[in-house]
Amino acid sequence: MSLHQSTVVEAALRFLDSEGLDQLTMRRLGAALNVHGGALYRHFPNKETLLDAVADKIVEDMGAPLPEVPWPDQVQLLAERLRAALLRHRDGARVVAGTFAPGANTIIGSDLTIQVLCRAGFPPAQAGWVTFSLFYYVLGHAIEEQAQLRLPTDDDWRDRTERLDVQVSPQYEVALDSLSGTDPGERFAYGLQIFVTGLRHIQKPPAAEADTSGTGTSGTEPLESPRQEQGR
Amino acid sequence: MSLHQSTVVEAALRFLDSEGLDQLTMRRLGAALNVHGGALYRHFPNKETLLDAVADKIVEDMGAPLPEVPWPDQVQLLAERLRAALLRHRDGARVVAGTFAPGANTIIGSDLTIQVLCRAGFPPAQAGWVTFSLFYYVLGHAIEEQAQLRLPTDDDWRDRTERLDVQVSPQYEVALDSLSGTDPGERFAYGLQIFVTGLRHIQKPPAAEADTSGTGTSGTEPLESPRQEQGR
DNA sequence: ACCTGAACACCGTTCAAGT
DNA sequence: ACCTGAACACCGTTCAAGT
Repeated sequence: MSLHQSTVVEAALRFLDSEGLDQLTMRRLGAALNVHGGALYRHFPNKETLLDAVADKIVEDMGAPLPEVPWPDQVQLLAERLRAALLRHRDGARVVAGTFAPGANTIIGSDLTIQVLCRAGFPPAQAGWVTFSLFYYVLGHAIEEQAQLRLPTDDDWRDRTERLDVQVSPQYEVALDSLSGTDPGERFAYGLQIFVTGLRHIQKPPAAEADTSGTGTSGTEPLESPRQEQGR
Repeated sequence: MSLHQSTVVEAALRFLDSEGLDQLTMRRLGAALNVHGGALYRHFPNKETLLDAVADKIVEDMGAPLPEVPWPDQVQLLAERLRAALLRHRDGARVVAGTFAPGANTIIGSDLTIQVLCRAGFPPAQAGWVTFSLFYYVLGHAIEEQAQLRLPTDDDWRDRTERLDVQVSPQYEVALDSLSGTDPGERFAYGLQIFVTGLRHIQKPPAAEADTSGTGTSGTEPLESPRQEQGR
């Protein structure tokens, strides 16, 4: 039974789901494949490379074609697609965050995002910065979300704060209660909307329509010449 | 020569600066203090707790009083303050990212940010979500920035992409070149400006803009970091 | 070509024993 | 009270030897 890279990656993903990243050692992953730990080094030069491959597998369908909707919706969709991919496997966000060398799927996803932004009128350089900013936001949110999945619920923030002798404001108390009480998806969408709103107004300075809240369905977006003036 | 927690934390910070997080083991940190590794367990129950203390030391002056400028500038300032704190020590961002239990200074900084946003008109719950979103952005950016500090420069993204047989768009190429070529501070400020712009438009739909200071919802509460009783 | 078995150089953590 | 010395149960990684 000779192993292939894809077999190992798939086993790692299953191991992740059932045991978590902290338990994932070369020896134990090997055992899950009925093989000694050292045998994995026939297929990957080291653990980091193996995890890089796992990370790229996690984001494998980031490059799927996008519906033809206005660019802010496309950006929103890409962010939600990434979040869904990260949450699909236990500790998925942490695995992806630990990646140093981006894999093929990561590149494809970034490229797609950059192209959406360029079509929206952003110069390529800024499109790249925006893409990474968005990536950080989604990743950070997903890491936090998955971290709270395996925290002891018997110890809430109030106990910890008291133990530290820190006086907090009443607003802080409400805010923290809301953090543990509300749907992570809702919180994610809220922050995402802020970002996309900022994006719309940076690209196209405050003019025209007043769209208070709700998903940004700004009108048609033709291909425009990349012109942008950056304040600040 | 009896050690105190603060002595250990300071030594850890110095060790971090000179050797980096990957080299920071209990044995080696002990050696830097002329002590065996096991001796550190007199002062910290485990390595994680020690690193939590280091992380909280890194963000220690997040709660300093803010100048009385419009709230978007205060938010911007807080983000830049956090970034500066994370970059002050080698791998500072990674250390803070690894923290699970927030320390006193983390709480104080969050509270201050939440208060700024509440005074700007955000409900406490949303203020909390925004604070965390901002935190993720700053942290993610800083991690990336510090990661690139110790990467081999002989291997650029173009080589890696070719090795993976991925076809990328010309915009992607420009974007990636710009990522490695431009000042990280500028990229950070750009993303931050997008976020703050979004914030302004979410809180106050495109209406009149003016009235810089004191836009409190109702009363005039003092802008202060919460007090902290001595303890440690 | 692929895996076993065993080793190397480490880890974090614990704990009797010293001082 | 604090530290030493030594151990325990692991790591990632390497590599001769087997098949």
